Amino acid sequence: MSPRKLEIFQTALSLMKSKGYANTTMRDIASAVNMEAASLYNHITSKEDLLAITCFDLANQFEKGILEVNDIYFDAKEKLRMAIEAHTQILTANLDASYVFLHEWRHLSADKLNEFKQRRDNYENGFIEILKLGENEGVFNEVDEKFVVITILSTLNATIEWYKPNGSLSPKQVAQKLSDFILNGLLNTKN
Amino acid sequence: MSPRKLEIFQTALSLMKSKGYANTTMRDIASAVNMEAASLYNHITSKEDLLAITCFDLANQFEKGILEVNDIYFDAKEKLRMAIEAHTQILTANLDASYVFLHEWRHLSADKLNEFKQRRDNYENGFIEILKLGENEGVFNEVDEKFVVITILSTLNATIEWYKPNGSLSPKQVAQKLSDFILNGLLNTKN
DNA sequence: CCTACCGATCGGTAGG
DNA sequence: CCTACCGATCGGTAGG
Repeated sequence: MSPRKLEIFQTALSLMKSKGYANTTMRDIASAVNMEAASLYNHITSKEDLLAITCFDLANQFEKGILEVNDIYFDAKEKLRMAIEAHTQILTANLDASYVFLHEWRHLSADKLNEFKQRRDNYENGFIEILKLGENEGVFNEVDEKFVVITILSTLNATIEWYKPNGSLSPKQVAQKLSDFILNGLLNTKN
Repeated sequence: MSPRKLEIFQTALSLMKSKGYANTTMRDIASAVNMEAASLYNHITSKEDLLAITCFDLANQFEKGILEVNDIYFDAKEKLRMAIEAHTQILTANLDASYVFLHEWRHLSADKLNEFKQRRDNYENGFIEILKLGENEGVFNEVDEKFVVITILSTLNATIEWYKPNGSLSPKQVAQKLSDFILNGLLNTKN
């Protein structure tokens, strides 16, 4: 991707994060990178492409993450911690893109929307495997896995609402906090 | 609100849930209620009004809930459980409206957007009070309250992604599951 | 990378 | 509640 194309993507994602996909016009993006709207089409093929490339690039990263985790680790608790860490690393390294990915995917055209939903389901199934393994090991509570996986992912994804890349917490530390909360809950068990 | 106006609101919210606010046109709404777009304006004043009324009606309900809970209960753990239950009751009783409230509030005009954000912050502060009380009592872990309140609310709000109003779980049972998960986490502590 | 422009569609109004 | 319509704006193309 050329520097100019990268600039267009980053600018577009930043605008879409604050105004939404539908309210971000090609003219908005163009003026933010100091060109005319028509000129954008020398770098990208359509507005939807900005969204689709962003969504599927992140989907690739998330899928790669869960596959590696399920390959490398064997213990359910460790698997879950590492899956949470992989997810958190991707989110925090791509804050604007993640925001668009999580909030604007509905604007994909029908074909791409179907593919997107299917790949999201696959990703959730990767977590469900870990939960089932942990239940079999007696390490996790018996739960409705679908409920818990949505709960866990919602918790992880909320990171983009409060995470400051220049703050005091590294992505790894964020992942640690998230894992601790998900595994142990809010109650103080030392009393 | 007249029956016809109610029908327009419910239809509009259902459309906005599946297509988003920006992609739902007045013509879409009109044809779904078998009238012309121009006729809608005999019942509502603008498209944004549909959004604004929905958002602020729910905001009122949420605020009323947390105020009552903080009034009636004294024990932090019970307060948290009851705040979770109030939140869950409102979500499950207004699934389409909640979806629009949670995903489309960004499309409010500047003035209303500011008011909305401020009231959301107030609501979060209601939960933060409970968390601080619980920490002082030694019942809750010492946490970063801002992190935890966003995590908790994300967990609660995810309910609208999987809850089926005609399924086997009552809103109260859902609230129980959510509270258990948030308080105790995923780990099986009986082993 | 720009000028010039198009067809489509939008939220909303006038007038009945 | 409808017909008729408007001004604005949109994503995108032609041609250079």
